[in-house]
Amino acid sequence: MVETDFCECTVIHEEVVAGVRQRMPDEETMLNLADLFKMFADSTRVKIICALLEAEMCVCDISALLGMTKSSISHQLRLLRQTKLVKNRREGKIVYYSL
Amino acid sequence: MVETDFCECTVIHEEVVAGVRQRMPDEETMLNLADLFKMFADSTRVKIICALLEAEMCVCDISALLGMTKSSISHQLRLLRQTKLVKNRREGKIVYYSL
DNA sequence: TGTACATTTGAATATATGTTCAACTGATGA
DNA sequence: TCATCAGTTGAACATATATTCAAATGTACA
Repeated sequence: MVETDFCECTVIHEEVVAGVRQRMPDEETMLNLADLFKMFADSTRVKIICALLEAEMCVCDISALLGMTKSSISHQLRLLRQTKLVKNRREGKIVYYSL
Repeated sequence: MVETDFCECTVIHEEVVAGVRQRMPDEETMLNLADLFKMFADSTRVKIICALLEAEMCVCDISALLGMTKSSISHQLRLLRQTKLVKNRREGKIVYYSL
């Protein structure tokens, strides 16, 4: 029972693995892809996006719509802004968000 | 400085919010959507899917390909199986996975 | 029956991430 | 200038989730 459990053990189909390795997208591409999907992997963010799909709204509106604090909405909007999924424009005290 | 920070404060554009609420997908749909995206939101799972896009492979192969333990690969494959994103077939001791 | 090996599983651990809280910024207008 | 309000921010907290570790399954085969 000398179980190392590491993959150096036995590569069963070396040729297959080698071929797949060649044809797979490079590491960075796959990391970026996962990061993009992360943005849609939270229900609050999905809701925000669905909402902005219908109309431009301010933080207070979204907050009321989803029944969540302005703070948490603002945090999520920041993430969405960082990945360029939403944009904003200021009009006096009010900041309007849209896709 | 009586800051409640809750959205009962002021709904600035009531009509807009009411309209958006009507037209948005229902809660459950959006939760399911987020759950689906969660599966693609981890780089290990993205790599597994990219690999299986190229060829059917066993756990040991994937483990060697990605340089990770068979255990962690198996855990991720279980999640992908639960959401029907991959399927498996047993051939003797070896379990082959594919999309 | 017993050993070897591919895979699975559950518990423990570590880390990432969402929400809350309190304080702060910036704009309005009294 | 000061009070008010929309929004932002950072730290603290709670929770979700990925990986590791050790042990268990299940199959083949001697």
